Amino acid sequence: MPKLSKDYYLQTDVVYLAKDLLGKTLFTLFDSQLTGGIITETEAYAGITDKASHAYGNRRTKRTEIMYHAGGEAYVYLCYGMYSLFNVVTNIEGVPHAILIRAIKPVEGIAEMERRINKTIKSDKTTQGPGKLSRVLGIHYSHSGISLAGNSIWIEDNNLRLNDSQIITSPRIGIDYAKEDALLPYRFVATL
DNA sequence: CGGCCGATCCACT
DNA sequence: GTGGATCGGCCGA
Repeated sequence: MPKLSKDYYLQTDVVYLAKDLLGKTLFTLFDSQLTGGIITETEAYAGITDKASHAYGNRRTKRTEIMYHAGGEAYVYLCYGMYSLFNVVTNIEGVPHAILIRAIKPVEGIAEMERRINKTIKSDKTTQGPGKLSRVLGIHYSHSGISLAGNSIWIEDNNLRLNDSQIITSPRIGIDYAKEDALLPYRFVATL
């Protein structure tokens, strides 16, 4: 179960990577509790030319600075005052690309996940949604900037290979403010 | 410093 | 289908 290499995240085609991350497994290890799930939904955010991206127009703030780092870090931010949304930073240093992970299918540490949300996981719906998957995995916006090569949050390739027939492509969710860029086919969903 | 708002979720009708 | 929760980030003054 090899961890994805640093070079993997340095690849420059963020849309390709968003699709490629489907079927890989996202793990966290916090408080000696290992939890993980297969990535089943992603969205690509294509940097300074993408009106949906926090880095649109080359905007640099303390928060978005993480996206300008070299690929292989977590970009996690607070949304609606209560949800931590987890993104994978990609591309070389200076190019602020990121991939939002929107859903997982739990495979490891399910009891711990249930403890974190204080209810049982009855269907995959419980871990579908960017706010929900961060909660079950214990990811918090204070984790923004940590390396995916470390031992807190990482992604493994478990050699699950998907056919194109198992992948649905669509526009991204919740970004109407991005006008014409809201129509870009940058969202990928795996049907497992 | 004040005010607006969001890459969401859930309870309710 | 709809609205409320809830607060850090961002912008303009």
